[in-house]
Amino acid sequence: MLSVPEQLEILKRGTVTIHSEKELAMKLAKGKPLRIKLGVDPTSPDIHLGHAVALRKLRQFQELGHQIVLIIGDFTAMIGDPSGRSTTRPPLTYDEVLANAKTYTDQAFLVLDKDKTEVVFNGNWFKEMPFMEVIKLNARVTLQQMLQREDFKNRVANGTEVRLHEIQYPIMQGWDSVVVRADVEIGGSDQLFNILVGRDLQKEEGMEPQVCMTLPLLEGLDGVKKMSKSLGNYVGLTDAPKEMFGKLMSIPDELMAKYYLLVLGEELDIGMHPMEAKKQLAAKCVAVYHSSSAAQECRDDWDVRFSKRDLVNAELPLLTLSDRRDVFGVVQHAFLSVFEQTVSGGDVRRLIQGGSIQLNGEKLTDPKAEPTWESGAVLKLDKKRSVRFA
RNA sequence: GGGUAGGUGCCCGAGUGGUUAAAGGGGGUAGACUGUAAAUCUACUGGCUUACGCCUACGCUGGUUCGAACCCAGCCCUGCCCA
Repeated sequence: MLSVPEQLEILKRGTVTIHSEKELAMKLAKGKPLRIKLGVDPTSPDIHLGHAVALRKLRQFQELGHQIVLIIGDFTAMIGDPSGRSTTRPPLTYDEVLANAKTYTDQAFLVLDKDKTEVVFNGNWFKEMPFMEVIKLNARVTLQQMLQREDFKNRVANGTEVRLHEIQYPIMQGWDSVVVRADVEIGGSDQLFNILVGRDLQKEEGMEPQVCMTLPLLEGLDGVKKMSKSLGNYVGLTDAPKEMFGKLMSIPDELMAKYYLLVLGEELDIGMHPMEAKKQLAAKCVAVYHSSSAAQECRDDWDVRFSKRDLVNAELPLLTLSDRRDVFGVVQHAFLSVFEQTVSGGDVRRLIQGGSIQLNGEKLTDPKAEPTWESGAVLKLDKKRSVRFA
């Protein structure tokens, strides 16, 4: 095991707050593996790069010999974490939650070492909790404390509803810490309040309070909002290599340094041309979650397809014609058969009239036209998708 | 429980009997430009096999009317004030 200062040096990297560093040092100084908690609510089936920020931090703890406790919030997921939200989360059914939990843990192990991770479901202790216990827990937190939270405060100010079940969430998350006897809890910076509640509850149970460690939130592809599935601005850990690469190429330049730091744990070389830096970012990320050969393939494909705009030599999905020979019909069929996407007639017409649909680089603007669709010809559908005729 | 203001398209928000598929903004998509970045300009943005046509839509259900997002009744929901 590394010395305390050495461990601290690694663990502090990229954090927003540690409350407190002194406590962390003291815990590390005991020389025993610490229990590091991360709670995740399986509200969607996929983990994205935003989640991976915390997972990477856990991985560091793991490599330093500490014990990871991954709490699957099967119970809390049904309440919905109100952190940072301006509206109540839509509820999930228990079956959805369980299905998500499965894919969630599978994906988490792309980053974490499975053998050194303890996975627990918080439904284990919440499902059967007597109401009296619930009340006792509630008695430990005041309304005023809850209302000091930015998200609740904003909602109250805006006249948006805050439902009572939402204010139970921090208490539940805090109780998780008591149950698993966490020494450290990790979370995004929006988790600060929740994690601190855990400290309070632990103290009242006569335990040494957990250290609160928060990490920056990763903005999504739009560059503004927190990466999230529901906003559709995420890069999934299991996204296909080319999709992952493409998504990363679309992030705003301003975000690159942050992505380098949080996704790769590296410093961005500010002397590098932004586009080259972004290609490297995308390639490295693909290499981490897929393979370096896949990364190289993505890069080559990218250069052919977008940098040289050479769709003819690019590797494209093949399209087999249906009965329809007119532009409208072929395009709609292409979306459906190749990308499994149903596009409305209005959308198709808009793409055609907007000049997005191109055959070998020639815009096809008449939906009724019936050009000759030669084998090998390239049909561009939208900015990102093209097909080749079989 | 009482009073009061509201519930409009993905979101915000105008509209208070016909010219309303519903102003404006945001967001989104596409084109020009380009680095699938940013900025800028332009177009589109409910659905229908492509439609001066039809269907669906302004919390829900009924009603008045030639005609309703808009008027009436009942119901549901939310904010605020009072209890």
